[in-house]
Amino acid sequence: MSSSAESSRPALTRRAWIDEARRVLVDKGVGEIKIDALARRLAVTRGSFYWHFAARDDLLDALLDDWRDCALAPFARVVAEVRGRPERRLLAYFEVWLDTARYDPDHDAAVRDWARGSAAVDAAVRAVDGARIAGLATLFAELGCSAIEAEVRARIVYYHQVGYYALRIAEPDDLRRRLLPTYFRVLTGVDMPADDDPHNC
Amino acid sequence: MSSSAESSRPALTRRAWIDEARRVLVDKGVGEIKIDALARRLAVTRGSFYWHFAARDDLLDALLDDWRDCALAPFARVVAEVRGRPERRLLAYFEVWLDTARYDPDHDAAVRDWARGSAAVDAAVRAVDGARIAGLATLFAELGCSAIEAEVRARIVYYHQVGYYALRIAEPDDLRRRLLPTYFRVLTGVDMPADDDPHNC
DNA sequence: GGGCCAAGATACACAAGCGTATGGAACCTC
DNA sequence: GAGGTTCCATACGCTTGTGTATCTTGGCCC
Repeated sequence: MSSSAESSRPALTRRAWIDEARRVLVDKGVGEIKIDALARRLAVTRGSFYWHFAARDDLLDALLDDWRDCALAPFARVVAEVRGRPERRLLAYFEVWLDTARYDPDHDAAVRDWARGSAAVDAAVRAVDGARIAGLATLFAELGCSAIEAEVRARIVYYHQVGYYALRIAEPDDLRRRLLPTYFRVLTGVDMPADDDPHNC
Repeated sequence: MSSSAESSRPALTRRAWIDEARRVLVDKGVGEIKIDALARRLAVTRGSFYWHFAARDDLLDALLDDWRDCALAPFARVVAEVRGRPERRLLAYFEVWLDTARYDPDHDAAVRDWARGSAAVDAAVRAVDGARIAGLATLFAELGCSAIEAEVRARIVYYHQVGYYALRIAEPDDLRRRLLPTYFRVLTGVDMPADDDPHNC
């Protein structure tokens, strides 16, 4: 009698379970990802879950892959695709962190928490951190920094960023944008490029 | 027949349970604090636990108070007690983070994770962060910074520090100490005071 | 040396989650 | 329209962790 009259709703996909699990991961932590609860939220029973996944760990693996993509792609795109002077490319990198469509700090934080209890997740997090720092170092090198200084500055910027989100500061978005020029100057040692920069694509 | 021949070991204290729980908190997270496991580690049964504590939450409350003390006291002492030029007082503040006897980054990190699932813990963490940043801002103000700049520099230093530990970088201690002068200069804008500074107490 | 109490042992009830085995409805396919 | 496939429901057993209720024991106090 599951739905005698309803026009039998569309079948759930594996993807739908992953998306729902990610929501729980982000706002309650990996420990709260429970199959029963997910099933209730999706209005099905656990029978469905075990159709799409072999076990809970199977879902968690998929969740980690999902994060890896979200976490790397936007930054890699900036380095690979944004043209212009080094200052502008660097600014574009900074702006990913301000863009909720490309970067979800809570997603990062949740996975970072998760990593404390799983070697595999920890390895993934370190790999992502390393890749992002390397991207920053590339941009600092373009700016004329020595290899060492580019590395140090990349780390300072990155640690600062991670710390900022780790504290879950609740600053309004426009305040952050107003402070950006100051942060940019202090953290990079050069002035922030103007918005009407001719090299802006 | 708990210990027919052994010279009946000393009775457990409430404190012993808290200390053991903190160890688990630090290296496995709050979710792994389980009464059974703690009892095994202390070589008693759960009966003992419920003698010293009303319930699991009672232990967790004690654990949070314990952290608050560890987290605030060393920094407050620097601001209140270290004498000398502002640069030296600031350096003393920095050095707390390098001193494993006064600061345990994993303890901080574990509580920060815990805060994601508990409003009370979250409030405590924010209070501690605020107090530490305020301490830094005081020192920057002594250095001659305007109120605004002192606040911004305090935040940059603090976020950077939190980020550093959030990433759980595995740098050898002597490397960190060698990099300290550079970090100090970049983050504060002034040179690090020499070790043989006459105002050193 | 009987009474008392602190400190812990033992045993039980109970709930939450996981995984598995099996049943069943809708849909396609020929 | 019989049979297979897909997707989900239902029912069960198992483990882990909590809390409670009821013994037991060693030490202290006169």
